[in-house]
Amino acid sequence: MEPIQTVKGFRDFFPEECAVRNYIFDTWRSVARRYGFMEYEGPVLENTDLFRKKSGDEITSQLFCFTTQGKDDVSLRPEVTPSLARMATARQRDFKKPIKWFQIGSCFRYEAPQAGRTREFVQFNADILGDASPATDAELIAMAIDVMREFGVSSEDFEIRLSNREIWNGFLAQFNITAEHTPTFLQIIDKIERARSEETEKKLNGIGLTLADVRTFMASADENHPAFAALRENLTARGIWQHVRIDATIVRGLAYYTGTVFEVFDRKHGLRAVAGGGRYDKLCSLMSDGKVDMPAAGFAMGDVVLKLLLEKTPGAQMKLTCALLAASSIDAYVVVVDEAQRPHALAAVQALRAAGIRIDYSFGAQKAGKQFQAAEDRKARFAIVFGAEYPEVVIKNLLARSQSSVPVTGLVEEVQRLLAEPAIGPLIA
RNA sequence: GUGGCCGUAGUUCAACGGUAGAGCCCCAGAUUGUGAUUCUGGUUGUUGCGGGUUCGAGUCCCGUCGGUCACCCCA
Repeated sequence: MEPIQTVKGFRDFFPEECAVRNYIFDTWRSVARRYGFMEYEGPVLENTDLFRKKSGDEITSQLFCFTTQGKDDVSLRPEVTPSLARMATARQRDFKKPIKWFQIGSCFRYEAPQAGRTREFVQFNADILGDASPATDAELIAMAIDVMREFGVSSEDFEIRLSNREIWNGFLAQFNITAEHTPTFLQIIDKIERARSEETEKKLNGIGLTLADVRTFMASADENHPAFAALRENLTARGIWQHVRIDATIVRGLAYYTGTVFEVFDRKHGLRAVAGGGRYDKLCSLMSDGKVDMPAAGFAMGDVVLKLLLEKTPGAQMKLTCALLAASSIDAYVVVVDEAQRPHALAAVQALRAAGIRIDYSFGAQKAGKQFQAAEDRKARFAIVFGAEYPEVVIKNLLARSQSSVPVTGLVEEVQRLLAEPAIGPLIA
C-alpha cells in the first residue's frame, strides 16, 4: 500500500505551522474588533448555483464540486462574498446600517498550486454593507493598512494600490465604447504592464482604441483625479495616505466591482497581491433577485501570501517569532527528583494549573538531568523541584539561573509573583 | 489546462550505470553533585509508484502520482 498523502494543494498544520496560523488569525481578529466589526461565518459547502449566480458557468471549472447522495449539486466555497450577500440580504432589516462584518475561514479553488497559491487557503474578509459613501471605502483601506502594520509590515514593505472603475467607465464613454466591451477592456488593462505592447495595441484596436489613448489617460489618472478626492481627504486626515499609490491598472479581474478597487502589495519581493477588494454596489441586488438593493464594499486577505511576506520582512519576522515563543512556551516545569514526592507534586501541578499557570512535567520516573532538559526544551521559565526537602520546594529561574526555596503551602502565590516580574534572559533580537 | 526542475532514512542531503551512506532529530545508557556539555549504543529505507533498456538501474528512457516554479487564471 502506498502511503496516503494530503490532497494536492491541501496542507497539514503541525504545531509550529498551526501556531503561525493562530497568530495570523488572532491578529486579523484583534484589528477587526478594533474597527468595530462583528464576526460572522457561513457554510463551507454551498449549492453550486450560489456561485454560478454570481460568476457565471465558466467559473465552475475552478470549483471543488460534487453531487451528494441526495443529488444536490454542491461546491466548497471559493470565496465568502456570495454567502455574505445571501446572509446580509436575507435579514438586512434586522441590522442597523452600516453593517460591518468580518469573517475568517477556509476557501477552496481547484487551481494549480504555486508560490503563494494553494487549493485550500484561509481568507480574512471584511465588508461594510448599507453605506455607499467614500468614508466606507476609506475605513476598509485604513483597516487593511492597520492589519499590515499590526503584523510589523511597514510602509517600506507594502503599499495600497488604488484605482476606481468609474474612471475607466468615463474613459470608455469618452470614446463611445459600448458596455459589452468593458470586460474585455478591463482584462487588457489588468495585463497592460505584463503583456507585450504590440499585443496590447492589437487587442485595443479590436475594440476601437489605441494604446496611446490609454497611456495618455493613465498618465492623467493620478491622486488629483476627482474620483479619489474624498478618499484622499479622509485617509490624509488619518495620517495614512502615504501608504496609498494610485495605479489605474488595478481592476480586480472580471469581478463585480463597481467603484473603488484596491490591492495590498509587497514592495520588495514581487509576491502576488496580499489582499484585494473594493466596492460592489450591485451584488446584493443580483444575489437577492432585486429584492434588496444594498451598496457594499469589502476586501479579502489570504493567509498564504501573507505568511510569505511575514517571513521575508525582518520586522514582521521578529513579531512572529515572539508570538510563537509566547504561544509554545510554558511557565514552569515540575521536576520530581524524589519519586516518593510524586503525589505531592501532582497536587501542586493541579493547583498551579487551576491558577492558570502553564505547567508541564514528566509522566514517569526520570533522572533529574532529563527532567531539566525537558524543561529547557519546553522553554519553561521556571523549574519547580520536588525533592527530599519537601515540604520545602525549590523554584529555579531557568534563565537567570537563580533559585529560591518556598514552603509548598505558598507555592502558587510565589510562582504567580515571580511570573509577574519581567523576564530576564537573552534578548530575542 | 501547458511547460521547466525535483522525488533516496523521521528530516536535510550524499552515492561515476557496479554491495545505499553521513549529519541532525528521535530512543536507551554513561558522565556532568538537581539543568545548556561530552561519550557510547540503537531503530528507520521495496531509492514515490508502474513499466522499459541493460549482464547489472537510486542513476538512462516512458508513463503515473506528488512537490516546486513559471504561464493561463486569480472571485
